[in-house]
Amino acid sequence: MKLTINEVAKLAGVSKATVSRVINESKPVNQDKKEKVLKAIEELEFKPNPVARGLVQKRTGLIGVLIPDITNSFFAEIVRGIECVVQEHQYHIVLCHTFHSHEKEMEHLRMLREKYVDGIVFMTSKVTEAHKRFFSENKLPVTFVNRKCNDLRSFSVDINNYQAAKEITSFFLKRGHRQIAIIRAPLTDRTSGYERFKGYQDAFKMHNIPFKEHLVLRSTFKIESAYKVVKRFLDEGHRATAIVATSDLMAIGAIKALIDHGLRIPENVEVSGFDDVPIAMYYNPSITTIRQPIIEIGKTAGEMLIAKIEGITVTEKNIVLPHSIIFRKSTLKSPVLEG
Amino acid sequence: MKLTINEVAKLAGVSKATVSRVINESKPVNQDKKEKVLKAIEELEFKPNPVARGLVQKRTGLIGVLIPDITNSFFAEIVRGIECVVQEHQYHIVLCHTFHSHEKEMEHLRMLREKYVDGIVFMTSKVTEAHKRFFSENKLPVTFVNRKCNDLRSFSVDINNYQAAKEITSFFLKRGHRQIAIIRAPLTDRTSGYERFKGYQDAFKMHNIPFKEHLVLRSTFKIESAYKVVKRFLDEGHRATAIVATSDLMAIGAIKALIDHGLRIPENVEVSGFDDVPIAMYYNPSITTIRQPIIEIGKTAGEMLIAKIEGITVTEKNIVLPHSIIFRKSTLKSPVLEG
DNA sequence: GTGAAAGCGCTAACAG
DNA sequence: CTGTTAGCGCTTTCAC
Repeated sequence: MKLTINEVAKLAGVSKATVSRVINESKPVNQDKKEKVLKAIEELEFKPNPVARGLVQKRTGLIGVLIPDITNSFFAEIVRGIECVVQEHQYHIVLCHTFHSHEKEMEHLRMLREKYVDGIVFMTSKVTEAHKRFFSENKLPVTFVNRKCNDLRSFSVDINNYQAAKEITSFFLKRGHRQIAIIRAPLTDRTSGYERFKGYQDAFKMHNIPFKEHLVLRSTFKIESAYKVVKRFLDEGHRATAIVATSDLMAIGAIKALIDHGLRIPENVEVSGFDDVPIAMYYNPSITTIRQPIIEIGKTAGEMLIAKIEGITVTEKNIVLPHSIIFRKSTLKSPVLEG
Repeated sequence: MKLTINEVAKLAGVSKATVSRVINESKPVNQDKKEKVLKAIEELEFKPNPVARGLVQKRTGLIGVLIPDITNSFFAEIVRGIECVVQEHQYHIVLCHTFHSHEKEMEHLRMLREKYVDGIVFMTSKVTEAHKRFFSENKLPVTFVNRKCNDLRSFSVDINNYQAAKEITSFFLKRGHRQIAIIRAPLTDRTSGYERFKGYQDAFKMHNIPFKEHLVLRSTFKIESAYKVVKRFLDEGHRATAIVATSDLMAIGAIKALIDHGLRIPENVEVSGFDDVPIAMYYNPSITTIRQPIIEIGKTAGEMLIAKIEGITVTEKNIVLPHSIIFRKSTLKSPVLEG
């Protein structure tokens, strides 16, 4: 069980320093000795102990990933994207649930630092002062996903949420809709909440149409939350001819509530989602949505972080990936009359 | 930055061994020295370096979790359950994607051992000889989820998949259905594939009804796979009056294909799922399914593993949690005529 | 180029 | 009870 660098050194007839040099390619080593070492390593199936190595090098091959909730398929896809690239580079992911709690975030951040992770991918609804302080006190590389941070040393990858929301809202406005409701997340969520809502508002402004406060439905990112809020909206006698949901899960909750209320999608109400998680395509009806390149976002975040960790200079620190509208059956293609 | 146990020892005026004893409560220490140490620790905000500690103690506070794919909401829920309990015990999860590949599984297993994780939660489609060998060679605690392993030292948590599949199939048979198709996973997947299929078959046997080979649809766990296989089934002119899908995602793919083919659910075809992932309730139509206590499964797995790691004796090594059938709108409640 | 030796920060065995 | 002394397995000066 105790297979160490010493055994390799003994078998190869060299010192352990030489073995270390061969393994790390840190210094030139004589060709024949090198071969002997390599052969010994192979024969013994030797793998250096990363904990020991971590102790001296101050690195662990671990990357902390902080997400609100893995059961939200958006985050799951992101994590998968990250995992794909870190696997290639021999890193491992340490997964931390924050459940949208800033306290939990800080707690995890501290624990991760103590566990000497090499870097962090951070998905939070809002970058707070406490976060900034943390990352400036600890020179731990960090990439924010879906969140910008005006910190010079951190990276981010995102899409233009504002623009996307504006586009989908305009799509409805142009086709004559006037009663366009929005299901939005808390505005404390900078991108998915605030920016998407702002895009919705500005689309109205652009078209010189006043938007109505009662058409703003407040929800969380959970299906059931959107379901409830739409149900209440309908129960109270309100109507909309189109609904802009700011996530696909919200769209699902909305559609379900609409259907339960006897309405037909898209004939009576058109609904759009956001993110294009896999289920959007397979829901009934399939959901028109803003496609984000989710896996790509995860991959990019992972790549940037690893580049930073390994000391490769990254030119683009804040990457904005392209989005697009995917038209499916939850909206009509033909223009409708004014609602 | 170099805040070590030595600084604490110096400030407290004791040896570092004493500091270590206080931190770990490993040996009795004089009350006043103890207090001095505690005060010094607080003052310096000292946190022991887990890497150094890991090197000597051969433990890291890390738990490896191997899953096929986090974007499958079933696995995501499990991971969340695990995370909930390990967080309480100050452990962290190292997440590994295996993508159903046995090679990747072995690769991760080896890397995790080298990273000195304290234990592993393993979700694999099949426990192979290589796995057994691995876990017998390395006395690494392991809990299998949804998979039994006749190894005396490993744990498992699961439901009775065979029984559940038999029940749902009987439900259809009793109500007069005869053309009951099944969408099944590869039989190499012991529980979700083989056992659920066996339950389906045995329900037919129990009712003395021969089952038809052409009604067995082979799929993977992905929505699109089930969609395709059902589409082909229909395109080839086959018909079924009920479909037993062996996962909710398969049920979704099936329903979607059925609807695209102009069929109505449940009027023309009844469909049941398996697992009761959150979307099952919010799909349109909502899906009748076998409920597994998914989060509970994850939590139990985490608890058993931690108990094992911390040397608490676990009496029940193979836990089977209860399941139940949840009736929703993808099936009819009233009996139908023979199909 | 290569080996001996000194740590990385911590725990544990051993005396006292 | 407590301090001293070895290491854990590896990397990295520092001489040779």
